[in-house]
Amino acid sequence: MKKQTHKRKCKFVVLAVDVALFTVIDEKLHVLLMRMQKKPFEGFWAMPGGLVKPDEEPNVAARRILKEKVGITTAYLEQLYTFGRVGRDPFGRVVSVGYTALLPSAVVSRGRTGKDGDVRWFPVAKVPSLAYDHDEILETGLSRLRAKLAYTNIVKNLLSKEFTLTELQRMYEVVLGRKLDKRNFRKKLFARALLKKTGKRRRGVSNRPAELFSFKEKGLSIVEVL
Amino acid sequence: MKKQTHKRKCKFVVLAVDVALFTVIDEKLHVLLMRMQKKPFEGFWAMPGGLVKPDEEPNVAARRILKEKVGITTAYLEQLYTFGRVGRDPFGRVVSVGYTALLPSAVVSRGRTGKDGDVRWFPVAKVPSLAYDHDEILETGLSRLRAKLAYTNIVKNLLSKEFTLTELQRMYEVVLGRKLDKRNFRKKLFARALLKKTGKRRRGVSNRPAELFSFKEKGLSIVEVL
DNA sequence: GCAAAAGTGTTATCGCTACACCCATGG
DNA sequence: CCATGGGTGTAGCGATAACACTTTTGC
Repeated sequence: MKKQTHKRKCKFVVLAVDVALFTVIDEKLHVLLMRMQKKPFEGFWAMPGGLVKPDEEPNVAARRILKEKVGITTAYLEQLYTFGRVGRDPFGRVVSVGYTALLPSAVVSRGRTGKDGDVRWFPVAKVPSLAYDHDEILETGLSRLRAKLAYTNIVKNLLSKEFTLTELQRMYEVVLGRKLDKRNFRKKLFARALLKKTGKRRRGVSNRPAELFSFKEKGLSIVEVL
Repeated sequence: MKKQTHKRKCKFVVLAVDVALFTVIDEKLHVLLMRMQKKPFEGFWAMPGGLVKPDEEPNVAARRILKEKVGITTAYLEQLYTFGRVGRDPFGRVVSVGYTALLPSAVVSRGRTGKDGDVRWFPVAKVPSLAYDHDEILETGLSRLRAKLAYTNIVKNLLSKEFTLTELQRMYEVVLGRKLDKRNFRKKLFARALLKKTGKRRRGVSNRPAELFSFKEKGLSIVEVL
């Protein structure tokens, strides 16, 4: 006796992933959106997402989606929250594991993205109303990113390997949306000993060249930063 | 959980929930475990869990599991993390949304739990090796709970509505695993103005009766507590 | 009156905030 | 030599940590 009735495609919930991919462009935080082709969301924007394959782990699925849909393979990826409201997807019963992804500004140009295409970077302040529950996912991702700035070194994933102290500070200011004091900012960073000098300098600017630093820790570490 | 025979019947991943239910008993943090009946985990302990129904939201599923399997309906519930390692469940491809649940010690006796049954409270320090990836889920739940003590009023969900300051402090000490200073602890609580007096006292003890307090905020609020 | 937990302030230290001027380079 | 951002220290203040004795009750 089998109970598996086939009046629906599948007796269980379908699992998907959605990725909120952030970067900083022109000193503004941006999120990557794609224009939907299918009804009922035709013309709406949404974050990249897709179904999880049967033998695929959700984080691997998120990586794959980023690669297939946006051509990006190097983003930092972190699970955010699982969104399961009934009715969040009009196509069926889909529960989605949301991810946050971060990309250094320098990498942005390499992706398969253009100004006028169906894949586009939006300043987070100017994001239109999104398909599915992607407004909620984006909002959740933003708060988490902001919260984690203060107690981890997550900001490293928005910068190239080497950066000046001003660039680092600017990154905090852009994401948090407020100014920081230059001297206090540096004092704290050095007190925590998070950075190391590279010995190099940022040349070719018409002012005093800034020292370049990098993070000591390779991975994400939990340290009170702000 | 589902049998192996169904493994390939469904094109997609199967979704489940697992709940790490905590309470404090005898000044020790405990977690609720159930003894498994089926191979290959026969005899192993696991946290309560089960499949998410097609039109059920994961948090509703978690509530239902707690009710059906443990007879508990009042726990505070919070999504923890989604665990999707391939092979985490030998019965098939199951991804599980993990939840943390908290219960005031006072409620514990009312649940369908006994000392020797198949449902039992374990001190977290004495939890055996668990079925599935439940070791990992438990560990994740514990860290989150400890972290949230410091910056939310989540501790309220481990206490009855009215409590003495010493009981509150003991709760922090038990979960964090370290002693706190009585005077400093009270000073901070009053500075944050999180509590209100009830006017009542804890009677029937052979010492000076303590004042009873309750939290001002009904729900969870984000406040630096420690 | 004795055992047991409740309740209560002060001091020293540390970390945070606010704030302004000289320096090195490119053009 | 000028414009531009880079780099540096200190003083005041608020928060934290350490610490011990008196009070109130039940028995």
